[in-house]
Amino acid sequence: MRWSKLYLPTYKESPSDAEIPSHKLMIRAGAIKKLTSGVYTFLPVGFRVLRKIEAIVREEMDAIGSQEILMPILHPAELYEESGRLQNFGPELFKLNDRKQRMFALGPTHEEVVTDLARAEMRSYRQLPQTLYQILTKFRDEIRPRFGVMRAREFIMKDAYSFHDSDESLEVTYQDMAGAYHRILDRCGLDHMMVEADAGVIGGDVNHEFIVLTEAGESEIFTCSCGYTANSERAESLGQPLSSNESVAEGSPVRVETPGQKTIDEVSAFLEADPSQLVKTLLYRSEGQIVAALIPGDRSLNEVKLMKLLGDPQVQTLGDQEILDVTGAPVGFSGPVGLPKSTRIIADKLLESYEGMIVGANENDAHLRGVKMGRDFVPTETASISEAKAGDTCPRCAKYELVTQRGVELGHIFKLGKKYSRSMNATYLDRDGKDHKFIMGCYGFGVSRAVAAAVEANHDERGIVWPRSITPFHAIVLPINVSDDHTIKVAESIYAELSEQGLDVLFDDRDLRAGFRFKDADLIGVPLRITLGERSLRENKIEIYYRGEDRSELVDPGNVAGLIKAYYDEKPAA
RNA sequence: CGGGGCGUAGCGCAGCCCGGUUAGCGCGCCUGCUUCGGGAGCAGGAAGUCGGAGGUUCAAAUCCUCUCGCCCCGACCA
Repeated sequence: MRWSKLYLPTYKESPSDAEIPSHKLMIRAGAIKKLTSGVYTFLPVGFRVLRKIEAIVREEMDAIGSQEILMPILHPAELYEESGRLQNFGPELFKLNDRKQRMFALGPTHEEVVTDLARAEMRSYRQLPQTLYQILTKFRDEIRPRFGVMRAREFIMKDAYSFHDSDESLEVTYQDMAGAYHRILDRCGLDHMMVEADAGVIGGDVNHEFIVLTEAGESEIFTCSCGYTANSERAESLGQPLSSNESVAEGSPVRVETPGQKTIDEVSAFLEADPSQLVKTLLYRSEGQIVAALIPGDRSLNEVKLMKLLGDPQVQTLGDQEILDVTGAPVGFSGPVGLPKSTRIIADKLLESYEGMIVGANENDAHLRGVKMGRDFVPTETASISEAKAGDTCPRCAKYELVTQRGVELGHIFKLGKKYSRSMNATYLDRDGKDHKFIMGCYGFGVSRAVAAAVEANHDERGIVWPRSITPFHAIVLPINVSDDHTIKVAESIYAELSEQGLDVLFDDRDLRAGFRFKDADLIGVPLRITLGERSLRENKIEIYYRGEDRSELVDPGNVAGLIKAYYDEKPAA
């Protein structure tokens, strides 16, 4: 490919709406171009990377016996009514009507469609197990698209679905998939981790996420040296020893004036108490009922856990006015003592070890000290609803402390069980001619997100450094002086030689200053640059520059192809 | 959904508060000359419905109303 013919717009400046390195660099390197919020065009460079990742995914899927199909993007809404996800998926589901006002959805994933396919086409246990996959564009009306293709509304995903007649069979495929995902990420040169996760709107019991470790990742994961790994939505914890313990007030709680002290920080400073001794009372509405969630003041609520506990994905926080109506006090002074009787009070498990606690008084500018759970208020139930924190005791081994890392979720695999086959009545006949619901699994991998994650994990201040397995070009041939006949002649022959070997080579034939072109080459992240300068050519030497190592060497023209071949035959550095 | 910010040339921005020349600047783009191994210099040039609609005014990028879009923060402050 000759650069002069390639559509590759590079920019010196980042667009103002880009925040994280991968987004900035992908725009600057001409890999993607935004059409509208959360919707991107892949330009030639970005598309090449996407294609390479797709190819790796296909190879690994095919290798475990998964078969590629292509399902529609446009789905009739009735399927989602059947599965119940028309409600549960909520506003994230893109809905639209046809001219007859029939409702459709743009596929966010394909559980319904594939289950519909299976119930029509898979009739016998003899056909099982069966695994199907596809790579295509998905739509989710994200509440807040951001970070370029990292969190987009339209994105490319590989999704696979498996059908089984036993849990054992599902387990085999599940493990095959986990293995394939590890290999895919290894081959893409991405450092990653498999963690326990929450199943969200997909459903099912067992599920794991594949997280690529990067600073700017949106996922927080917890790990323990005992081997426990989980994401923040899922992670349990045994908390930490309390540094202090509020003493229980004699008889009944003590009311203290806390004028204008609303936040945990303010109240704890004002009362000279440790934030852990305060208890947050978070008010929610779930199916018409008011829910008060109590958690330690130094922790955050895990809304996913709360939703699961309530069995209601639509849990809503109360507004300021509603809080005033329910508690009789403005935001900042809510507490569990004296709430309306109909309130469902859920206390975090960690509160069980508390003696006394400090809570809002449900009265403006006042808190209660020395409150004892069980005496001053009785929770409807206790459950683990707070988020784990770094330093908490591991829930698995109860010995070591949890450590947090950030990352990007690229893969998510689920044992769905019969969730969809039951709601959609998808059955097969067993050996005895009896009906059974399919046991299913589903396995997603964010292909377009993987491009961004690869950049996020592989860049420096000058630009992208593509992992060698997914680089848009294996090498860039850069003749310094494009009007020097000898330079061009040698460059052309090297370009031809490499191309013949099946390598993707970019030939920078532009009549521009060397510095400018070096900057461009660094920016777009081609791992190897073959530089031909008049001076070194006079001594019959050509420079190979290793982008990732910021190192160059002078070699004989005859050795260039061999060295490059060798570079790409090495195992990709993980 | 709540709060805030921003829409001015392909990109990044100034001008707006306090209305009044042909609406500027940097990058990029085009032409020429010089330069030519780390985002060159000089000279000349093209390019803008000032997001859209309505209003106020002799006069609107600037003031008012509505609207669309984009971005950030929040939605665990309690």
